[in-house]
Amino acid sequence: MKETIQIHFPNFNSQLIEDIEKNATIKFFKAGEVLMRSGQYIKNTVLITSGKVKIYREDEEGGEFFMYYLQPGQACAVSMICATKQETSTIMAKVVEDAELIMIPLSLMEKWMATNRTWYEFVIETYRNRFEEVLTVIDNIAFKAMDQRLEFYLKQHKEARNCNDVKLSHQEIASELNTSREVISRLLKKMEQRGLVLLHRSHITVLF
Amino acid sequence: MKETIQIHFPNFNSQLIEDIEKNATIKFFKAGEVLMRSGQYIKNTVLITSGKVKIYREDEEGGEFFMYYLQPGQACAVSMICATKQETSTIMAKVVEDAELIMIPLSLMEKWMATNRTWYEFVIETYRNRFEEVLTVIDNIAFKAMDQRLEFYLKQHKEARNCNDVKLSHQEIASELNTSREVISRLLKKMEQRGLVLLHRSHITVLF
DNA sequence: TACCCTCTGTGATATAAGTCACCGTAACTT
DNA sequence: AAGTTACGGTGACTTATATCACAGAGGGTA
Repeated sequence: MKETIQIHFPNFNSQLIEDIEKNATIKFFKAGEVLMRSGQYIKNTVLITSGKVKIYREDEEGGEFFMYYLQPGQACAVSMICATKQETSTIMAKVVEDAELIMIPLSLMEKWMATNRTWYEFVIETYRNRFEEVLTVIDNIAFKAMDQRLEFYLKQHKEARNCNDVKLSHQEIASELNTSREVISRLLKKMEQRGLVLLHRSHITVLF
Repeated sequence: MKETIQIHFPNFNSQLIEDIEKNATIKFFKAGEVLMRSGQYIKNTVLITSGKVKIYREDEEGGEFFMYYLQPGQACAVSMICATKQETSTIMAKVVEDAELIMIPLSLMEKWMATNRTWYEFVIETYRNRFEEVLTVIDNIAFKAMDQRLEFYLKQHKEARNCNDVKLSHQEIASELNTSREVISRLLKKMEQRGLVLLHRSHITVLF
């Protein structure tokens, strides 16, 4: 476990790694599992050591709006934020690639903020990055039309998975952008005509 | 100055208040002045002791999308976030009611995080609240149509100014929601017919 | 092979929102 | 009082997006 943490969180000092080993628990999730739901109480701060997690905002009618990916070496900012106040989650986190997660009880997360500099810096850095990320999300939905949002979405997925083949159906993409399948199908068709993508069944090759 | 700080930031301990008095500078801004632009370097963390500040996200074509208000007793989260990394601002802050601001050099802001518990808690709390706030913004633009967004917008303004009379022209509202004046005029007309508002020139009475 | 289910394509139509043109009026200026 | 400007109202039109209906193709399974 020590090596895994060192590799993904190289800035953690040895004291912190020791504390994590002693107190945190490891959990494994399969692709497709939901890690956290809106409205659930949060009992742990989550660090990711392998796999991929997608973070969504949900609405009352069950819409699932995609915001960003979490990668190995990162942490769920919302789990830190809510932890501080024993509050319920306002987001939904779904594992999309088998994942190994380190679960840190919130009392310790709080304690380490005061006692361990490397943890403190990691938490602050996490806040910063996620704040910037959600501001980028706002830019996209506030200022851009669906065709540009779709391009951005495909780029995000290509980069997060490190692979030009985005394995998603039009329906899935539509849900994550909160629009309808037909709209996505038509926009993708246009992108194909412009030479930006190749369309296959449940699978898009990104050429940009 | 000591009293002003105590009133608006009751959780700051005396050591912190003393440090602020010694090291921070006070600045006054008139309504309409821009406090911070996208792309500008941030040299201070900003605390508000009087007046109102509005925070916007800007796009390349000069669009100004309204996100939230800052009130006395609050701080600009983005100024804290950027401060940490000597980065440029990604938001625009406009004073809309004559304001008194405490400017804290970023080196001190950083130092106090480690040395003063009451400051640390205030900063974390600020991150938390603003993060929640931008997530609410995302909900609105991702899931709601313009009529609901307009209602929410009017409610925000009513509450922030503590006054049922929102003194804004249709054009100003349209810009802040990134739409056009005609759309706002028509939606407001419908709201008036439903008895939700009274329309005057450059001024709307909110009845809900 | 026959069947089934999911995925995709597409036409027709509906609705929300954006754009253009123009006008009347309130408020301000001098 | 006359001129000027910002503000708001509205009709006509365009465009983007949403919805409905249906058909054909791909891939799995009995």
